[in-house]
Amino acid sequence: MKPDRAERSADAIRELIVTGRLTPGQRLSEQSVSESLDVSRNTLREAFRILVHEGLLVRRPNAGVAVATPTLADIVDIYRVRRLIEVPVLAAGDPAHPGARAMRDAVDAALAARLGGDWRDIAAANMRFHSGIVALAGSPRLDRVHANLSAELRLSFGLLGENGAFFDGFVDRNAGLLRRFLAGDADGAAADLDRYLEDSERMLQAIVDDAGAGDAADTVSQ
Amino acid sequence: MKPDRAERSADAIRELIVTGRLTPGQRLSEQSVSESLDVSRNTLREAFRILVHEGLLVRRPNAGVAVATPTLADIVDIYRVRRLIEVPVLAAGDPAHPGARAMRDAVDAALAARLGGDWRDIAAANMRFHSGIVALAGSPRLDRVHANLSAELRLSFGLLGENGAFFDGFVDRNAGLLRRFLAGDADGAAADLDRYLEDSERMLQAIVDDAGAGDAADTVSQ
DNA sequence: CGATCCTGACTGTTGAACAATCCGGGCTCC
DNA sequence: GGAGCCCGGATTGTTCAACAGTCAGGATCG
Repeated sequence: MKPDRAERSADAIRELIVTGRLTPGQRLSEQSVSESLDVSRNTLREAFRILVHEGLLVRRPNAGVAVATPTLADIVDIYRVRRLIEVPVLAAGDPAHPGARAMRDAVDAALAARLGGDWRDIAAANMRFHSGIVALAGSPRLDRVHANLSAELRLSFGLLGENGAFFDGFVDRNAGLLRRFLAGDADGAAADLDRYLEDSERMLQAIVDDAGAGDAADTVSQ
Repeated sequence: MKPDRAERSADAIRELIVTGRLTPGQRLSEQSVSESLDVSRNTLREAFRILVHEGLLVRRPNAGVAVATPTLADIVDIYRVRRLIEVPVLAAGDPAHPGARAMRDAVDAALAARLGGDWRDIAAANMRFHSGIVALAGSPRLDRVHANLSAELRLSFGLLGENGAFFDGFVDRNAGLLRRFLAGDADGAAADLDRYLEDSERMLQAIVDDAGAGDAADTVSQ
């Protein structure tokens, strides 16, 4: 109910990162961040440890930490792992599991958000949809891994700028996929999901490809 | 080449945990550990953060950290994730990938270790074998996740005591699986692996089951 | 104009301090 | 004698101040 200060600081910074208020490559000074979060430098360093371990921050020896800048290879990797996890989980999923409920709610939220017009809301709902898929497995470790991948991916989305219209087309696919799954055709839904992730990856690659042309930044891994 | 002190401390403690010199449930005092590792308390706390994040330590509010005590549910979960990852990776693996070389080396080491007689060596070689499988995917994230699972699993092995003979039977299965994979029958090898993991899980469950009877300890997850 | 040196800022790490909290032991009271 | 209470010591959570090492960038000098 009341996590320690380091963890709360990590949560706060993570939120800043995935919402794009901290941009990839940006350096985080221990002094200024600790002041703005009102924690001591030591405590903040514990928070940094967590985020570095999650891959959202990179540590550069004697130069502190900076927001990770995902490369194309990272995005490909994230999607590969997501497919590896989500597809078989969905195929073996039970429509009666609470995760299915989460998927349903997420689809509704996405449909509502599309009317609202803010693509960030759509993206968030989309993420919840996929979290719901993973939840079907009922595995705490899988949930953790997937949550981490989501965070990294949302960080990548920061590179999208206003290309967010990106998501609109996927809302309906989510809805169709869900309908199929709830109807008992888990394998068909899983096949849909496989194509879905393939397409998503291709589109993201294309966008990042020409957005970051000539930007041979550091990798986010390690 | 020269990680910072917190990370090195984390490595040292992790080693103590997975080699069983620190037993599940054991509490780690900040003062004594910091003295024995010759680092300051603040630095040690950063190391603790890492290990808590990895699930090897649990933090209890105002009572510091203790070595996690995996429950049956944890072991089941670990194996479920391992199967989910390793089986499809092996099925899609390329025998020419460096990971295959690692698998080969691991099998050789396991065979040698069986002659040596120390089951810990066998266990270590076995782990390397499975790391090799995951390496076939060429995914840094998957490697990290799997390394983490391995560490948690080795922690569980601590509960095995001298039941380590456990592994002997699997050495030959590894060898057979590898032969099949190298011969080009990736699907057959993957099927072998699937059964292998199923059997391993069952055996581990049985052992932990009657070893820890009446020990309703905390879960390792969160 | 270029190389060098210097200075300032920041990180990495430590030690000390202090409130808050928990645990065990002794004490009281029944 | 046993149950419950209280207190003191030990430990955690957190902060602050200090200092060496290192890096970046500007000032200086040739």
